[in-house]
Amino acid sequence: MLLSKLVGERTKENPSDATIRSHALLVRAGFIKLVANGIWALAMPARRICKKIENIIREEMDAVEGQEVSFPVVMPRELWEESGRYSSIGDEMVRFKDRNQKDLVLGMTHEEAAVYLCRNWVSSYQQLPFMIYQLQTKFRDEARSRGGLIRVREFVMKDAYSFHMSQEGLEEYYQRMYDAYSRIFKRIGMKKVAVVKSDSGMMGGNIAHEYMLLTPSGEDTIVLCSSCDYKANIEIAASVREPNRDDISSELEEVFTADKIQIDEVSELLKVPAHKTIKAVTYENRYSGEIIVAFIRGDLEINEAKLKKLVGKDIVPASLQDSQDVFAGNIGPIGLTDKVKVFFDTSLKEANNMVGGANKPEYHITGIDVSRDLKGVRFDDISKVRENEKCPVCGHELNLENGIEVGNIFQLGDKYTKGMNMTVLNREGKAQHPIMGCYGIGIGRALSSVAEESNDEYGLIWPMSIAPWHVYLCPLRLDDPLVKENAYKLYRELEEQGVEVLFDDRDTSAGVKFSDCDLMGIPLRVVISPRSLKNNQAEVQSRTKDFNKNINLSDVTSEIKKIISNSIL
RNA sequence: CGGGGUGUAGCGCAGUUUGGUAGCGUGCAUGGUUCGGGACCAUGAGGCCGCGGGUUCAAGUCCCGCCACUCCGACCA
Repeated sequence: MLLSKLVGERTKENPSDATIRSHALLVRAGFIKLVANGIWALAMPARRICKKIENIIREEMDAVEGQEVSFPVVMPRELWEESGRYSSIGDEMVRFKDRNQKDLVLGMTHEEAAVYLCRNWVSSYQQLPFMIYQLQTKFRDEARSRGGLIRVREFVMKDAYSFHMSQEGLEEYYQRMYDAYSRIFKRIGMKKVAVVKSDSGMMGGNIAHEYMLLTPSGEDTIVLCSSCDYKANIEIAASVREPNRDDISSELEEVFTADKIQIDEVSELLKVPAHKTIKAVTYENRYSGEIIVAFIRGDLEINEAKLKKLVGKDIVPASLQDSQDVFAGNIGPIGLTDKVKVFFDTSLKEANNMVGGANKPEYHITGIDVSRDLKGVRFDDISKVRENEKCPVCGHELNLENGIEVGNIFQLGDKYTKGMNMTVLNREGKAQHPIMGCYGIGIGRALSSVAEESNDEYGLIWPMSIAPWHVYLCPLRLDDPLVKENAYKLYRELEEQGVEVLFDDRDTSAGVKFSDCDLMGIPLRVVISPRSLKNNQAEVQSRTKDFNKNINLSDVTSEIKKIISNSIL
């Protein structure tokens, strides 16, 4: 490729709206361009990177007997009504009508399409297990896209669906996918990837894992043990805490606290530490509107994902202005109306000398002994794990890190095969709903995640395996006939030998060429100049600067081929 | 959906307070001098000042409405 013809503007200045490194650099290098909120166009270099990522994924999917298929982007409403998701999914799914007023949707995931494809063609246990996958565009009308390609509305995803006769069969295959995913991210060149247990969300599955690239700009929080290999998304990470009990329990006492309602206000007024207070957090069931009160130690926070799972329904923070049953700011476990649903966090188990709301305005109760004063209470783990708390497995300290979710794998169960009535006959001739697994990787997110992890002050640094080109061929003084002749000769030779070359055929200064090369992150730079030609050599340098060597012109191509094959696993 | 910010040349921005011929840097084109880490000189092309309405002799600037983008939050199979 001749750089002079490459479409894409490289700029010195950062785009003003970029908040993370990968966003700024991909725009500056002319790889991507915003078309609309959360919708991007990719220029040739970014497209080449995507192709390479896609091919690595294809190889690994094919290696676990995946069958590549293609589902449509546009699907009829009926298909999504079969699974029940036409109504359960909100504004994230784009719906529209065609010229005949028929309802259509844009695919944001393809479980329905996968079941549809298979259900009439697969009828016997002998055809299972199998896995089908595709690389295709998804559209999700995200409430808020951000971070360049990290979180977008339109994106290409590899999504795979496996079908099994038994949970055991699924688990066995799930492990193979688990390993395949680990290989994929390694080959793509991601370094700090952690596989964490995750919340299976509202998809109705059991076990799920997320592949997290650990980076400060990640949107998810991951809990990692400093000693053992316990790793979990904070959404499901279990909390382990010491009992919060003093030797002597005081008596219950109602105290006037006026307009003090926040934990820090009450604890300051009554001179008690925050962990000796009981915080009441209120939610409401998104569908029924039922009020939910969650009690937790005052210094801790509610983990809404855990609570949501417990409630079994979507919950939203409650707006209590109209409620006659509870008094916001003075809600406590003693004397609370039974019109609300109540949950207690395990941090309150056996706690004594606690301060809580009195369930009437301007009063709190002190001296609450949970085991003495509250009978028949069930405790659930609904709190958010904090830094330095104890690992639920080995008891050592936990660390929190941020991560970008670059892939996930999911044991789905029979939700879709049951809902859409897909059956196969088992060995006994009985109809059975197959058990499914699903597995996803976002291509653009993978690209930008690598960019986020791998860059320096000069620009991007692509791993050889997904670099848009292997070599940046950089002649200096193209007006020198000798340079020109040798540069073009080497360019042809490299391309003939299958080396991917970006040839900087522009008549500009060395500085411009070097900085464009660095900005675009091409792994190898080959300089041909009057100086190097004095010894009949070219200068070969890696983007990371850890390789820098003058090589005889006749050996350059073979040396470069060696470097490339050594750096691609 | 709530709160903030911004829309002026391809890109980055000033000009808006106080209405009076559309600016700067960079990039682009042409010519010349340079030439190993973003060179210099000269000349030049490039604008629906986000859109619509209003006030005014006169609007990038003032008023009203809308739209887009963006950041923070809510949301996220």
